[in-house]
Amino acid sequence: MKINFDGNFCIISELEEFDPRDIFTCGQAFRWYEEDDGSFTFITHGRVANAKKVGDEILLRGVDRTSFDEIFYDYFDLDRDYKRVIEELSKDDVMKSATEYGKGIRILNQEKFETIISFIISANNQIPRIKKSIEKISEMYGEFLGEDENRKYFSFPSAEKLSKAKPEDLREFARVGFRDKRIVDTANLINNGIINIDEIEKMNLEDARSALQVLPGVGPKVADCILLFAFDRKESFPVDVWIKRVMEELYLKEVTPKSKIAVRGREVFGKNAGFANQYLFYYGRENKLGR
DNA sequence: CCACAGGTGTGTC
DNA sequence: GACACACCTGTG
Repeated sequence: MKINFDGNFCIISELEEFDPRDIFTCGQAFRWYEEDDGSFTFITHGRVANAKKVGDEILLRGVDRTSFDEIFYDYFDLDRDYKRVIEELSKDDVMKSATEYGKGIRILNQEKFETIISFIISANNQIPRIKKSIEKISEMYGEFLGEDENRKYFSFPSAEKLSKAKPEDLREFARVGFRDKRIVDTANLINNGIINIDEIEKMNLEDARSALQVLPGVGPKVADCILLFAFDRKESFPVDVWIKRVMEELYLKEVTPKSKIAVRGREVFGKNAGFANQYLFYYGRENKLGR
């Protein structure tokens, strides 16, 4: 991997395992827009940036040397050797196909509170609608970050700010449905310090899972997503309907309860379970496996 | 009008 | 613990 800077641009080259489309559309993140030129504009850490794949290079606009070092290097998980992850996972034909299909995926290291609320919204919901709800919540309660010819940008609100939101406003304007109260109650529990994110970060995987599930709207699947996408627990294995279908069809060969699949996923893929999960989810959903 | 998509909370055994 | 069933909204 080579990194070059040109003012407000960062150019990454000699890195095969980085495709903005795979990274943003694989289901892990919601604060992004696909532009007409095929690039992806995204918001994180109070910043707006744009990622575009041009030939073998990745162009990051809105990323200078300082913000790259402080934010984006970690956000894009650039310290990790995904070639090696893929090698370690490619022990069978299923994973060979899945990693080949999603070879540009990287698991982002996202902001914790935003990820918690985002995945509470994701429950029994679909990506376009989740994106819209989060966008509206940011517009209503976040900070204005700037605008371009396409749209205005807002940061995701703090727990303090969101704890003061009214459930009926979230329902009426952000279209979150029955998740309205869960969102405000969770923001309150975190804002009050009743649930301490820094404490959860220090726990082992099982304790962290249980601690997160104290939050209303956080069950086993959402807890695993939060751990995988914001707490750097790359060994966690969220089981949604797609993972259930793919695992049943390709690995287990029989109908299996979600709770058992979560355990089996971690047994089969070990420390790489989270990566396997993302490759399988993306591969399975895009190809409608098991449907 | 209806069917379908998708995790959690609640209640029952 | 394992299982029903309700819960919102958008799309086709």
